[in-house]
Amino acid sequence: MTRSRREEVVDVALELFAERGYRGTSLDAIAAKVGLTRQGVLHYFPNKKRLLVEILRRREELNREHLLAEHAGEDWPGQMAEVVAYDHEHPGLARVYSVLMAESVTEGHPAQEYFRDHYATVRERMVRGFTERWGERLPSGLTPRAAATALLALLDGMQQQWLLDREQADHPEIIEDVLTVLFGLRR
Amino acid sequence: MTRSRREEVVDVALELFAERGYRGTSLDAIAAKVGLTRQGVLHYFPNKKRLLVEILRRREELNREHLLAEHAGEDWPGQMAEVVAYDHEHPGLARVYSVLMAESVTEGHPAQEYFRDHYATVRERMVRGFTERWGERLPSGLTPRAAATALLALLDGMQQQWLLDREQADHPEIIEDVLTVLFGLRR
DNA sequence: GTCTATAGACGGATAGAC
DNA sequence: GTCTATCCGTCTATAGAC
Repeated sequence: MTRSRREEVVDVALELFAERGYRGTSLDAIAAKVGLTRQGVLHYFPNKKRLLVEILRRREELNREHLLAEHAGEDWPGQMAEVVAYDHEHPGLARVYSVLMAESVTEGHPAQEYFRDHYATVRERMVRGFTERWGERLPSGLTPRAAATALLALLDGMQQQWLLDREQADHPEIIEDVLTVLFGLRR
Repeated sequence: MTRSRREEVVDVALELFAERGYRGTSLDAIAAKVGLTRQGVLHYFPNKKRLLVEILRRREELNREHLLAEHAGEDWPGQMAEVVAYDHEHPGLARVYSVLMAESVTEGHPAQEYFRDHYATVRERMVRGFTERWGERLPSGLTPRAAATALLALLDGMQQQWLLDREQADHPEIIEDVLTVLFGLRR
């Protein structure tokens, strides 16, 4: 049993958006890689923006089990190491998020609202998790809100550095060390 | 004495690149804002890419005194607060950096090499500064290299969060708190 | 479902007049 | 120095045939 043509379009588009961004990817490029014409692609999605929405949905779907793991856990920052490892095994998923998120800060970008909402949701989830585990202050003295904000910023920034220069191989270790300090855990 | 026309083009282009990125900004849009035609702009710069190079040069120039201040200092993270404050007063400069840097991770972007080099340079400068001040380990236990990498990632990530949602007004305080922990300084 | 054909806008860039 | 005119490429999108 083979993937539907529509799914194929989504997966190829995800890949190309990850490499070249939304604005840098044409429907022609997507179509060619699937083995269709542009009009073939537009049969499944009325326009490029709708395709983008589908990409974002698809990324969340593929990441779901992974996100659920974040929810419950105990072992920080060991669990965060898992997250980083997962991203490492699925570079396309991590990359499409990073690239589209960065692109979306520009004026008139169709994914702006999505990322604003998504960011707020993820941060709130983290704040809740930290508060349940540590209360009003982490061992390091940071508030849950400051820690969540900083953690997200750190992960996004590191990912971007890595995308810019893939030579940097020691990022996972740096993340783990930094998180140990940031949370105030034993070394 | 009035700015030269050429300078005007650079400043307007910097502003538009900051808002919409390189790919999202047309020569027509720049020209219209200066009060020229597209061809008028192309009289000063042979093509769009050369204009981009000029923007990056201009940004560094405007930031120079500020960067020099980073060089010498003693007071961490008070000095970093200055950096954040400077960015806050010149949102266009901070923004054009953030937007173009993020855009440059996509395939075939003309600013890729620039940012790779610039990043490496800034990080090395930081590593040198940290090492002079603290030796092989910061008070927090992090190596100078890990601290520099994390600091840059954190600042970039925070800036991007802020660009995505300008409601977040407490970022400067969060940055200061996080840095205090990250460096291992007294609270 | 997928194609050809084509519309219609906009992109960057060049030539040449003034 | 700045313009008009123009080229050529690419883009999204639609209409209609098979």
